[in-house]
Amino acid sequence: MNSPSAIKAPFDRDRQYQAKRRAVILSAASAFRRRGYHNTSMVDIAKTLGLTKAALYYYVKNKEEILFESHIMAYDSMDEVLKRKKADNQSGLDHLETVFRAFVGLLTQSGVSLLTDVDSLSGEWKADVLTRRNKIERRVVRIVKDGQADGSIRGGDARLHVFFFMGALNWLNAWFDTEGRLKGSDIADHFVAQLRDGIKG
Amino acid sequence: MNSPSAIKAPFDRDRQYQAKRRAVILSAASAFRRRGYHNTSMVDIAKTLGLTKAALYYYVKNKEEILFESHIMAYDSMDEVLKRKKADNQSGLDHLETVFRAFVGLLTQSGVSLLTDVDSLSGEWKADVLTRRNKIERRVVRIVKDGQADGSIRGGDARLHVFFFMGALNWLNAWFDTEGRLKGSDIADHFVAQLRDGIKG
DNA sequence: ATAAAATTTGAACCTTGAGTCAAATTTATT
DNA sequence: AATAAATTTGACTCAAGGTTCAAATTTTAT
Repeated sequence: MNSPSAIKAPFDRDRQYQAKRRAVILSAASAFRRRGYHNTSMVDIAKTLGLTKAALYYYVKNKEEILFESHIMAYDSMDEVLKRKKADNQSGLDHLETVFRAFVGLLTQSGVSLLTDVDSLSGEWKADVLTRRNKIERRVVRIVKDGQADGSIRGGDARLHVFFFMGALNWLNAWFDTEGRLKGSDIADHFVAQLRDGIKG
Repeated sequence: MNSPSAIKAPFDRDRQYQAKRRAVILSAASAFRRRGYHNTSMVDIAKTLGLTKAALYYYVKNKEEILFESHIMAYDSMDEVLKRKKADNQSGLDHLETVFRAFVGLLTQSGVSLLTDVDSLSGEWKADVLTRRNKIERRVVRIVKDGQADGSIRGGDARLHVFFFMGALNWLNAWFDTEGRLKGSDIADHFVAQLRDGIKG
């Protein structure tokens, strides 16, 4: 082989490795969401990937790291949504609708799992995850406050507004996919309507 | 001692036993809610009651039974709320407000814990808990449908309406008590307003 | 004060599941 | 084809925590 592929080869190998590592985490995250972290063993995770338990340790340090990365992946997706710049003409309420719809889409269509078992993480890891979560929460609260400032969202404690519909989101994460007959987009439409009417100015 | 207290004595003793058993479950439920079922050991539960691990087994068969009873207690409280008969003049929306406010009260003032870790229960127990939960959900859906029939609640999939605000309730259960500065009654007012506006006809 | 019943304990046992590691296997390179 | 590197495995260790139980302690009844 000549230079190009010789150079590409190690790069590809690393890509393979990262892709597999990602698959491990995504698969595990899905299991964690459905059955819970402690009800999912390393053997379970390995088996669904056609591997053996020991092989997992080639990709991750330990089980806790899988849980940590699961959280981080979800928050990365949400950050992705949040950093899209809103159109100047968009009201706070409209902006919030856009964001919330995207969040619902992540959970119902993109296979993102919002995990709750943050207490199974220790020290550093737990702190990191909570920091990420708080950052996201604060950004959403900011959107609500902007909406209150421009009159599109009614007054009151912005954090309580947020807690209310973020609760709906977390709960959706828990029951969705058990409900085969509900399409993700229908849920999004419904939830967005309920969100808007619940807080509009 | 004469007859009355001689007769009462064993009754009282049984009451003591039941009271202690209840304390075990309530205390454990609170810990489960905050830290999670698997992050709470029998030693933890015992210690907060000033007992030793082994003593717990005088009151419960095993740890799983504690989790089961925790669930049941919460659902009993909710059933209690649901079986209060609504005034004839009350619209479906008003009835729903009453029920939802009471639910919020249970979580914020009555120490009731809504647990999510149903997958840690096995077979029979798991089935029972899911049945109870479904029954409650169906009753709430019924209230919403009544509200849709009398025009106080707008149309659309009643179950989605319910999932939305029940999500808020479950989430509230997760973060409340971490927020010392928010009073339960304030939260109830806020949530009720957001609930009403989100679905009113 | 004594006996019986109720309650609690210390010290084990036992199961589950996470993590390790040297060896085997597969894949890539020359 | 031979070698090296990457990947996977089987068999093992180990700790955590749930459970058991005979004995100790406390409470109640006579």
